[in-house]
Amino acid sequence: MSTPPFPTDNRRPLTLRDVSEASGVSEMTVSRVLRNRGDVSEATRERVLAAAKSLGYVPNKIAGALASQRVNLVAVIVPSLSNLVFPDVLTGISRTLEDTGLQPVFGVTNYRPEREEAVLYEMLSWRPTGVIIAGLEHSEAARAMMMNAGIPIVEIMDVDGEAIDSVVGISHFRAGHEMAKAILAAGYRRIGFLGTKMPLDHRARKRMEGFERGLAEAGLKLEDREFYEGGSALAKGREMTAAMLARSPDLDFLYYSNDMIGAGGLLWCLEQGIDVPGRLGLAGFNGVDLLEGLPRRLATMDACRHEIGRRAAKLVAGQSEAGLVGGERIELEPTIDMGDTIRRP
Amino acid sequence: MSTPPFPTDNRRPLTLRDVSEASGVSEMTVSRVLRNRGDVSEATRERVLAAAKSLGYVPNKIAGALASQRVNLVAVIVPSLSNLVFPDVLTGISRTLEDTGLQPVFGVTNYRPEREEAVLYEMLSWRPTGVIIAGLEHSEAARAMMMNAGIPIVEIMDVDGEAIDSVVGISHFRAGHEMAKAILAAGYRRIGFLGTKMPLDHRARKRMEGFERGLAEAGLKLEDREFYEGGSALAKGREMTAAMLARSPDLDFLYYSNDMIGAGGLLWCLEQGIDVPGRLGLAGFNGVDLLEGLPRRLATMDACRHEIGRRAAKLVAGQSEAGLVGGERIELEPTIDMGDTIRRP
DNA sequence: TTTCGCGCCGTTAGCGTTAACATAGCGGGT
DNA sequence: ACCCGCTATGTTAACGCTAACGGCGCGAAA
Repeated sequence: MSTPPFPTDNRRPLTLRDVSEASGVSEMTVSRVLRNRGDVSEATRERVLAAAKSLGYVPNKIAGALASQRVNLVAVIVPSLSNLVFPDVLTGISRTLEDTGLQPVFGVTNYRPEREEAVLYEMLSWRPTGVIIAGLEHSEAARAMMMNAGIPIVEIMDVDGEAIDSVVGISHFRAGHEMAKAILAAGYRRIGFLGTKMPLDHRARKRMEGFERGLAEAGLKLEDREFYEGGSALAKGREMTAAMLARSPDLDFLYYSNDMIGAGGLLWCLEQGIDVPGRLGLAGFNGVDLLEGLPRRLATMDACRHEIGRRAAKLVAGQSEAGLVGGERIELEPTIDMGDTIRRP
Repeated sequence: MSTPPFPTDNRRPLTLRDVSEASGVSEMTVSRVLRNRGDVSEATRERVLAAAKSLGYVPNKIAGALASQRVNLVAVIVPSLSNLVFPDVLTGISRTLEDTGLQPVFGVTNYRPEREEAVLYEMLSWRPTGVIIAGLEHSEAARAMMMNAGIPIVEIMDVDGEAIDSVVGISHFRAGHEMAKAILAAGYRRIGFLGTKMPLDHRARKRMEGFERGLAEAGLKLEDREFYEGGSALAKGREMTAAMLARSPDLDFLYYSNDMIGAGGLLWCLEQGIDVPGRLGLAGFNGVDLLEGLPRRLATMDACRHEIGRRAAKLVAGQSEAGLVGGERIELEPTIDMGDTIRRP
């Protein structure tokens, strides 16, 4: 018995006609049965379903979508899957869409605008019901495509900027700003920043800007800063922390642009026997629950990842079903979690 | 200026006809230009492109796919995005497909067979070029659908079982088995297992079976075992480790079904001042590089996540382009990493 | 009886694109 | 002048499905 090239016999693909012939009714009736639409008697319904099942018929949505001008896909475009944040958002979207009949389709841009443009073009060419896309910064062409698409567009994660249609997210500027205020309120004064070397990660940039603004309002500025790229975040957090403290030993606080490098820093500090949060305070960003279980809880700020996914999905679903209006702006409030690495009053 | 319901003027969607009228050539010629297919003079090509751009025309792939019977989508179906493993696989797939003209479409099943069936049905109804799906265990209906689809099917992650078409993965049974041998070779004898309470995570189950087989071959069996569900893996690792060692204080090795709970266990042991790996050895599974940077490197086994993604994507791309045969079986060799938590000879 | 309504099902005409074939124009070899 | 062959473009007919409408038969109302 030799293996065939594909796990199929090479008869031509099944169509409605096959099912219709097998069950002795018209194609239209089969179509009605399979979509639960229109009146069909119980008897024929069963006959059709039996025929479809026994043939192994799978409807062709390409033809269906073309004929009905309706597509149940929602394009979801994110910069990365390794960021830890985005899988959570996607999960939220996925779950929420599950019972709406809508189907998310994910695309990844690797933080590259050209790539974003290409992915968007590709996805729009499937005429989705809506678009959920991370960030407010897009190429001119990408913005134009979205404006012209005539479908709900939801930009997520970030609200600092001008939206195309709807937005769901948090203000990263404010997140940084609030964290600065909290840190200053706790009495820290000589502060270092550790982040990623990603000019195109606008949200990280805005957090830092908000943070610096917060310091500036107290007449302070960052004493030191360090950026990394690539590699394991936890390990990089260690290295950068070691390097920075070697260079600027009198810092009393380190603000990390994400929890993973923060956790690396925390582990390193604990090993060095540094008094955290007494002599040195630490804070990260994201509230990744993955990290619950560290020896000490890192101060952080919840980025409302699931909630963002859910709300964005609901917006798209609502607009497509009920014909709601769009142009909505939902700013979520990230809650600060002081953890064990900022000293309490 | 009031906000319109959608970010578009409400003219009807653009078609080839609009571009053809704007540029004064036939729809067919426009189609040729936009697809770079067939001979078109440089002059008209430019004219058409200009018209398309100025109108903001985005081709309708639904119609295109129906007419050409070709779809550039690859369905990718995984059980979860929070598992840490799958985002890596997806990244590998995504990257590899980037320069093939193929586009991955992701679906998530939450480890539920009914859900897998539904997602698969939905995806097949878009007539993708190929399917990449995690695992070898599927419902009868799902198997039947894939057998009948007439397209390359690549089952990934796992090779222990009967494949529908092609497989790319590792033997989780062997992974568990090898780890058992390595542990025994290092002289450990009283061994506990800590895992997840997921009867439907077949790969975790197979690792455990392989592991127990390895012990059995040395006349040993698991002294204790503990399972968890939900919550932060790191925290659960701590809790379970504490509980198990309280219950079975004379264990000399703990095998964790994944690195995250292993890391939690490791942190707990270090805090307790337990001599690792002298008095107690630890090992996990996955080789998540996220965890590089822990105080001590947890022994683990690389699951070849990126490589699996890449190879699977290449298989699909190869079969669709070059008409290769399929039915391929690629078993990758997970490498064991002894880390710092298994004592060396 | 006629008429109307309604449940059930069929017929027709696209949806927007591309495959396949047809055609027009043009230069060159004979 | 003729035909050949090539390039550049147009025409026609699907692709597989669904919207819209039409029609038949039957029971109830007039």
